[in-house]
Amino acid sequence: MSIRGFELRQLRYFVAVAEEQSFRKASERLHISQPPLTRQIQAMESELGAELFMRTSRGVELTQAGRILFEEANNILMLSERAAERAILAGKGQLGRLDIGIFGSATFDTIPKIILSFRNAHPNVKVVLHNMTKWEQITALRERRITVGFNRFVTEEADIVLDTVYTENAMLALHRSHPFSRRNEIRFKDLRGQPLILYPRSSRGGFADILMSTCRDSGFEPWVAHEVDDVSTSIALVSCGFGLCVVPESARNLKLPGVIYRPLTDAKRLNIDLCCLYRRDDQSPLLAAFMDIVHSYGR
Amino acid sequence: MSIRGFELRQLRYFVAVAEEQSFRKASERLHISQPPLTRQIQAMESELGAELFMRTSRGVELTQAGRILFEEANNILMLSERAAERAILAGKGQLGRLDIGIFGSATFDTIPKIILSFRNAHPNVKVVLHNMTKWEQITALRERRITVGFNRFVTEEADIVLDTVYTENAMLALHRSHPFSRRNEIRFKDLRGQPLILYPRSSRGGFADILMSTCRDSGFEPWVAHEVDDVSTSIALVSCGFGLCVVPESARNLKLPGVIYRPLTDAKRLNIDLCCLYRRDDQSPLLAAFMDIVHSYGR
DNA sequence: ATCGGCGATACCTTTTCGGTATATCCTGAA
DNA sequence: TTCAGGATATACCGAAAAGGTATCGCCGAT
Repeated sequence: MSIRGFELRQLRYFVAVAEEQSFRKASERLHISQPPLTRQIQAMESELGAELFMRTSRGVELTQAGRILFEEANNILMLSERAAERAILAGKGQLGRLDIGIFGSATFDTIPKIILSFRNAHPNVKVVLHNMTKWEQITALRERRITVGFNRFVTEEADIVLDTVYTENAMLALHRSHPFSRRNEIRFKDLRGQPLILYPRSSRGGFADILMSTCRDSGFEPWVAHEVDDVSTSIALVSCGFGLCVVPESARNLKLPGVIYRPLTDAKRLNIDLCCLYRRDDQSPLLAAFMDIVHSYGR
Repeated sequence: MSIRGFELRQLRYFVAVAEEQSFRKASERLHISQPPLTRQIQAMESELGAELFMRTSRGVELTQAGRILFEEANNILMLSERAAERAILAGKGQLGRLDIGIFGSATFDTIPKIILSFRNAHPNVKVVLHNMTKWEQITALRERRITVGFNRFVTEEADIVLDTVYTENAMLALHRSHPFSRRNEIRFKDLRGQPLILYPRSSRGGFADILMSTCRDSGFEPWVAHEVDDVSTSIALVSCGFGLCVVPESARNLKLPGVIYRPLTDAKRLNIDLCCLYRRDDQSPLLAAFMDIVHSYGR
């Protein structure tokens, strides 16, 4: 007469009795003795207010109520097994959802490769990409909206781990008609007096600032022809002949009309690092699995 | 490290903690104290080999594994409630499947009405009709292939209950061109010397035998023009002018060209009873519910 | 009539579950 | 730094539930 419902053990017992059509055989299958089985079934019947089995001289047979419950019980037991299996998988980082913050200029080469590799290794994990700026990523990490972010030139934060994934060389994007296109070797100081396109415009401490201070370290003030928001736009401007643009190597995948790429031979001090960002206290197995993949990429 | 899976109680506890995001609040909602909750969740976690909650200073938060289990658990709990409800319904005869054996000549009036009425009262019961002869019905009842049968002139069987549902008058089916069609009153003995169509041909002790012995009781030997299997065929023969046919009243619903029906005014001794047949030991609530409907029909 | 197989019951043992008290950890404030 | 407050975890105990053994009662087959 209690209000609480069944227990799965009772459903397991019930299914065993229904399938064996015998309390005794079912008790052997369940490795218990027969009386507890009788008692559990009786408890279920009194809770339902209906008989589940017709006791005959040769064993038992399902009633209508029993037949209905039998269908439901099989389904429920199957689902409960699946639930445990899926939870275990999720605990190993092989199932679930991974929200990743990405940004412009690494979207064209490294990040797709990493994500592709991760999806092959963990096909049951749903990967969701969010395009967001550096600071949006930090905020989203703190608010648990993303689990991991990709960015460059990230300032240290106490609760965020920075993990350098990949260091790229700087390259110069220029129009085919520019005189530099015929030179074998372009050095950083050659940029003096050249119209430069800088990005990103908005955030301080980003690539644009690094580039400008590197220019000054090389002994000249850069001629900033344009400032734009992202690498795609800046390459588009290069394509129209607005000037030169220093980009990470991976930007070469952006092929626009007239745009060619040349190595900057002495740009070693310009470290263009791709970093992974994640919460220092994040113990998620999905993050660990993802970082494993990422590190297997660290050249 | 045990092999056995979850219990529903654990899933209920888990869902409460996940929804309240707090062991304490969940314990209040479940009307138990907090330590048992902690222990049950720990048991689940150790069984899964994965944490389900991240314990923070302000409460708890689901891990990936927890999120997966949460979805599954809600589904399973919902299904287990439904299972109990459906079993209870089935126990009351309001859910399930009812296999009914029917036969030819009552199919046209009484049986459809009864079944319609039953389906209105028990919309969740699936009614399956099986057209079978008297003896097929008896066998099918014994083998549990049907729960109830309809028939006429059924011989007593020890394990089968006969329940007379409805008593019909006998009528005479004849062709419009027959001389009787102009008479106001046709009496049984008027059938002397008339070509009669009898059915069913196959089974002994059926309507045909009853009719013949009734003729002999009235002092004449019937002229058996034809014997056919069922009432539909016999009416078809009447329609073609092969002769006369004594039928139950409900056969009037069979309208064929040229066939008219006339009362047999002194046929009272020809009881055409429609019987329900079911197993004497059948305690099924569906049968009880069906017989309730049937009896509410017994004029 | 008797025997054997089945489920039900009585009674006892073992396990599990829930409650109380307390420990431990973390955070926020003085 | 310390302390208070609120959170979960642990230790220990009593209560409830589950399982085991022995036995009963019933029914059908021999």
